[in-house]
Amino acid sequence: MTSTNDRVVPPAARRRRRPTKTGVVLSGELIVETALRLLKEHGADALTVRRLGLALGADPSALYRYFRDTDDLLLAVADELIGRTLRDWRPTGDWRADLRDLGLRVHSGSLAHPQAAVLSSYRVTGRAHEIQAVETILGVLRGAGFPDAEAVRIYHAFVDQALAFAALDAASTALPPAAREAEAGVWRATYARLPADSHPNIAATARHLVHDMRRSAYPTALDMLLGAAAARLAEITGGGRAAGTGPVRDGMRPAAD
Amino acid sequence: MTSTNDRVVPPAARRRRRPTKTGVVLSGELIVETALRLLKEHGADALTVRRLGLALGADPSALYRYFRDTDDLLLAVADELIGRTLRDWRPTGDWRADLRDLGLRVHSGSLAHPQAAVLSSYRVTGRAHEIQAVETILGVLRGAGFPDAEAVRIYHAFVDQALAFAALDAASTALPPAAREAEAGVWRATYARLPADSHPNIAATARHLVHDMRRSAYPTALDMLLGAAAARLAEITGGGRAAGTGPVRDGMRPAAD
DNA sequence: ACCTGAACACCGTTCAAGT
DNA sequence: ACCTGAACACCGTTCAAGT
Repeated sequence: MTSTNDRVVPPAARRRRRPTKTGVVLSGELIVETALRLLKEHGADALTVRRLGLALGADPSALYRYFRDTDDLLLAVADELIGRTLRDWRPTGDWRADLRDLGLRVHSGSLAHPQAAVLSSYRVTGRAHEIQAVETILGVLRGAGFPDAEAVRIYHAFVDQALAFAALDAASTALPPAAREAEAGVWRATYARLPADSHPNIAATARHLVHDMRRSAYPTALDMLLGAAAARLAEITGGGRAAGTGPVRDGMRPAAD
Repeated sequence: MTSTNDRVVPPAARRRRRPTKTGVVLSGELIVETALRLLKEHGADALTVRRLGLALGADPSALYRYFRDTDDLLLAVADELIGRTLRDWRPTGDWRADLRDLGLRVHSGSLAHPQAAVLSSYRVTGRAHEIQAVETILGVLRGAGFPDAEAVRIYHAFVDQALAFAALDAASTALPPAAREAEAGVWRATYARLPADSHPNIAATARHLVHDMRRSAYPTALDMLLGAAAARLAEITGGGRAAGTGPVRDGMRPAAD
């Protein structure tokens, strides 16, 4: 079986393309852009091969010349999103501020295309833009002074936290309007009305819950992760223990799941 | 429009049910259990009204007497999963150990039903089991000494991080076998082979990446979050500032996204 | 070489008719 | 009261035929 990443025909071999009935000349880039536009304008349910063909002015089956299947198209969309998110980012040299900015960019980039993000945030594309992002983030951590094993461990937690919250919050944003409104109402209509004798902790904090649960918890979780990373770095660089050697023994030790 | 949570007919009004053609007596519970079994045995694509009807021995359209639509069924599945995850959990009195255990349970519970988790982890059900979970976790944090506003903020970050990682890791687990294998191979086949001159940070850490990216980063992220929470608690209780009053000013301050 | 159109095997949901 | 079966408006994907 061939890899999911290859197109059916390598781009270079597709030189002179016959325009479709409506005069459009198809290309992978045009299809990805159109897919992103469809997702943005009409939601996740709108990304069907048939509607994509219609939007492009081509027969749906023509798309199978460019992408093996819908999953292959989705990975291309995912990589394009990563590229857009990091296109104009530049490091400042302050590792903590840089990671904070990167995390918030990934998160808000996902919310700008929630339907695409919810379908693709958890995928490893192995394509150009993703590789560039991995290289950049590892560079920030190694530049800060984290030894390699530690840099990778924190890289993994940082990236997966960003992607996981991006997908979570994108999923809420991308919910059909009826379900979205129903969920927003649950905190006011259900939680805020629970009696104190059966649910003392919810009743005592209801006011805070109604206020806080509307916003994303990602900025809080991100700052907690960065705070823990900074504490760890201080321990490594200030504690006199040789950096990068020996097992990690305290605080943020790896744990069996 | 009626709420997403109501069934078409209240359970009490459905007394004597006619068995289906194949002799099965339908019920909401039976349908939810069958849906979970279908998801587990045949993956997320198997949860269709038609296949569920087939598995139950009933006409697909009969299910619409019990659930408004597939989303309504999904929320019932989500709440059932929460219930199973916390069914036999008991607090030890050590807030940090208790939260760690709860987080790991949510995560591994999701991986036990990845197809269900990926569809439902980001939903607010407002149903019985979810309410019980919120009450329990808030109780642990308030019992630890966090003032109400802080307890809610940390509750939100803790729960959303657990659910977000659960969904992320469940999504990888639930991927169709071909895509799953392709992703696993990307770290070895693509990242581990990048040259040091173009990608120095990836090349320097390739060995760690191949090893680390196979596992979930959740235990690391969870320990980092709990470490930051512990530091914050020490600050509040040891720092002499009145608990629960005044704005939070340092370290883990809330941030605009 | 590339696009088209028909075909196949599916979906969720509604509603009149049956029991 | 509850289940059934037909109907409607969709899906993704394949492949022989057209240009």
